[in-house]
Amino acid sequence: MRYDAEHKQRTRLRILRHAAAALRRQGPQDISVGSVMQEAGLTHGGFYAHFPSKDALIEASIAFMFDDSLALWERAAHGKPVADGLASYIDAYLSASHLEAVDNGCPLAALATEAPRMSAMGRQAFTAGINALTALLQEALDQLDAPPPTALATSVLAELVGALTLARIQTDVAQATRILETCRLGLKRRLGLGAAFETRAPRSKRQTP
Amino acid sequence: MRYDAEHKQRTRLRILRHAAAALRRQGPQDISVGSVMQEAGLTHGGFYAHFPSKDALIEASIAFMFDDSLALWERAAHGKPVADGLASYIDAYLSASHLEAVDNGCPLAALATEAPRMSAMGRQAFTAGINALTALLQEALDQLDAPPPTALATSVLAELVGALTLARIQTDVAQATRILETCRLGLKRRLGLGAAFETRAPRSKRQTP
DNA sequence: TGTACATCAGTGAACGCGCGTTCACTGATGTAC
DNA sequence: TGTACATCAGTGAACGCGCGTTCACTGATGTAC
Repeated sequence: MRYDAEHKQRTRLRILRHAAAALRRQGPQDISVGSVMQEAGLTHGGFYAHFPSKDALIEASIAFMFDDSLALWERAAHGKPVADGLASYIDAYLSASHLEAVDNGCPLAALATEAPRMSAMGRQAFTAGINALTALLQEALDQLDAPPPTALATSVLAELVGALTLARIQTDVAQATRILETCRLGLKRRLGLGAAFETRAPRSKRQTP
Repeated sequence: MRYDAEHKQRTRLRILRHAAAALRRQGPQDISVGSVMQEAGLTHGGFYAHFPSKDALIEASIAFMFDDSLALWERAAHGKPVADGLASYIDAYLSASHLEAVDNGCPLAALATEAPRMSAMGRQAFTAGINALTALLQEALDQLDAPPPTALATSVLAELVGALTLARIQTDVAQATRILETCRLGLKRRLGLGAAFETRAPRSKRQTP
């Protein structure tokens, strides 16, 4: 079984992808090396050719997961006026599909309370992700026509994460939807994204980068 | 070893108290029946005289934990004018001591992302806790001199939980403190608790119940 | 061109360990007589 | 009053199981000669 030069790298990514999904779905303790490898179409023994330990897999998965969060921003905000892009991101983050898509959604809403108990490298990966998301929000906020008080980005991220997390606890979908809607409207009102309440698109001078 | 009538009940509460602390500190998977019993000064075998399973212990612990959250409200808000009480609660929730006190702090900030993966009864206990906290906030908000838009309580709770959760992920205390302070100020400004920014107490017509 | 060897991603049996749960037992004291 | 028995919270050995990790092995193919 000899493979081309990129084969091992591709296998590693396949393991990572399945681990990142399972991690958000089941949490760090409920995923097993064996089950992740099985999902990736391999046997458990081969795992240690790719990662030195289960902890290392988790650490690598976290950075991998935050890409999904940045992709959500891209999909929602790319090419739109800033205010519109920001409103779309809020809508997308607090949407019914993000509520359901635990396994490829924001790592913070899936794992935030477990992060403080992870290894130092795992926590650092989370911190880096938080910083990246905050910077994205801050940059957009700074570009608004009527920029709100500085350091608002942190507050917005906190409410986004908190709201989705609280919504996911609910067994009643209606209740969950209500939480998301309340925070969606509240955030947009708070940020002066008034026009975003309406069906029609708002106007703004600058574009997202 | 025969004991008085209340002895068993007291032992059960002692187990619950230690379980509730360990649960928030280590998470549901990292506490073991053995270690909880040892902390309570007992041996593991006796556990099943009090709880039918580890899951049942976790479910019972959650309701127990929310008492700590309600106690935080009591300590912060009791006997003060509404606006002042609300501001004090926000200060207390997003304080350095709550940041550190994972093991007897708000269950949401300690375990929220794990809740959706718990048993139905565990999730229900969380939902009940969320409802209780939301009701407490809503009641206070309704009594403010200038009541903000309805359904704001959910948004406030989301930011409180999100902010403390994000802060606890940080390894750098300064960074964590900055997150808490940002959200503390932002929330109070948002709720029109303007006077609470200053050192002196604000005025308000009504008192907390 | 043909042959022997090296390579190495992946296999699968085996290990040690901790955990949840079970269960026969203990032993101090209340109670029946 | 004295004695035998019942009670029952708590003990600690034992079980079965799943998991993380190790390791000798496989086997297809590239490479040296």
